Amino acid sequence: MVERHHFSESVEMYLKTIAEHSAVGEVVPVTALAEDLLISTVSASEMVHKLEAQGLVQHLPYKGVRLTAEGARRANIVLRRHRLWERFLTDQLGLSWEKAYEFACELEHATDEVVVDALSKFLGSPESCPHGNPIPSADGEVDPPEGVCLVDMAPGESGSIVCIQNPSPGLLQYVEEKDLRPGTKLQINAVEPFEGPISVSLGSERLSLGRKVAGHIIVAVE
Amino acid sequence: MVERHHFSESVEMYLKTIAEHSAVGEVVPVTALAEDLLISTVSASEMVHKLEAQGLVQHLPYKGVRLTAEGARRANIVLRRHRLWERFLTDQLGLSWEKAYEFACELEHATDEVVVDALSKFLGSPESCPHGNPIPSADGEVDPPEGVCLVDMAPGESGSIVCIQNPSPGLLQYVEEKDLRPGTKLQINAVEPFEGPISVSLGSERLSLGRKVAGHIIVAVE
DNA sequence: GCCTAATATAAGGTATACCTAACTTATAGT
DNA sequence: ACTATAAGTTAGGTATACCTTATATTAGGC
Repeated sequence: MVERHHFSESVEMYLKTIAEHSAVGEVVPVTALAEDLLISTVSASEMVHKLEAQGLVQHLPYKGVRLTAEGARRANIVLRRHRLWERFLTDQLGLSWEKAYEFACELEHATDEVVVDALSKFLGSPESCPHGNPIPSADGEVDPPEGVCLVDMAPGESGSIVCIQNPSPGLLQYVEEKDLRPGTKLQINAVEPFEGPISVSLGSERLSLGRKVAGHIIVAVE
Repeated sequence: MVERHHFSESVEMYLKTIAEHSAVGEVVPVTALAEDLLISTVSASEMVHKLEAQGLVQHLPYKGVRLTAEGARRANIVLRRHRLWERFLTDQLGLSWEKAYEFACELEHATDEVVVDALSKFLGSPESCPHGNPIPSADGEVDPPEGVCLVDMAPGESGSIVCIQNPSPGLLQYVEEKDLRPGTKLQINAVEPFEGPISVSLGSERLSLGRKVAGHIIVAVE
């Protein structure tokens, strides 16, 4: 008995944002939402109440928000649309990761289920977006990607990139340029203390990554 | 010096609607707009004032509205997006004319110029939508389709369908089903008086079309 | 246990794009 | 020329999703 309401673009953006953050931690501070969505904390707070009233999120005051099962399902449906459009925009139209991300954010709110499903089929039912995030099923299910965050790896460890999680346009431009893409093999050379950079090798290439960037990269350790 | 503002979905719908009507006549009554957009005449009237203030339309009181050069350009850019999406949705995703129309109406407002241009290239720079309407250029230029409206043809005349103008979802379902598509050859058998039906032959097929339907069909007379 | 910084709420406001009801004005047909 | 009807306006209202300013509450570091 899949619900068929459709939500406003705003609501979808909130749900998507919470879902993307949840992938990292668990409870998402309302402040983080406001920052991501470029709105005031007051507005974010207001909306959180509305979402709670609709049973889409659970608000833990002074802690943050968490998606309910239904909220997660709706968020995943938005993510499905987003990631399928990203595939189309990069693979078929030849746009950069950054541009594809940006434009998928617009298209995702204007896409009927019928179109998404046809698009998925057209693309050969891909299982992940260009930067490796899994594409939820039509009914809003996904398994979280398996792997370890690059910031949690120790010097000497190696593996291959699974995905770039919860990215922003700027970050995508950077990682695409540096060839940090799903499947790329890497090895940790050093982890500098005091929140310092992480030095990695990609084949013969050497890179020094900041924690901010590394925090978005998920690796399958070998 | 192409203007870069982007308009709200509402404004785009008004411009598109006026443009589609203008193709038929010239001045579009505000009432007709309200009817098409399923809003009250008061709301349509209000919006017409706003569009006039922005220099997009000219309002001739008690007559109707007409697009300015700039308004026509903006409308054509929306039509370009609409018709390219229609091509994609029918040709690549396999949707019906009716569904493609419906979903193109959503996507057209969420599509950046960069995406439209890439989409056009991807589709092989098509010159018309699935039902034959010309696709405006990126800078908002189009030549109106050449041909005569089916209602203005006389018995005995024949030709081939150029396009289905200014359609609605229901109409599209009907004409697709009846195989009234661009290129289809037809001959007028009879035109019944008192706004009666028009009898046409498509090959060995015989069809009796109402004036409402015939009014949307443009034919290149041979 | 106290206090500050983070978080939340309250109050009032803006813009967009709709609505209904009531009223006015102009056009077109007789 | 008159009048019915179509077209337009005015006034007041709704919902969404933002905003700022000000105030209250709580959690965590000391």
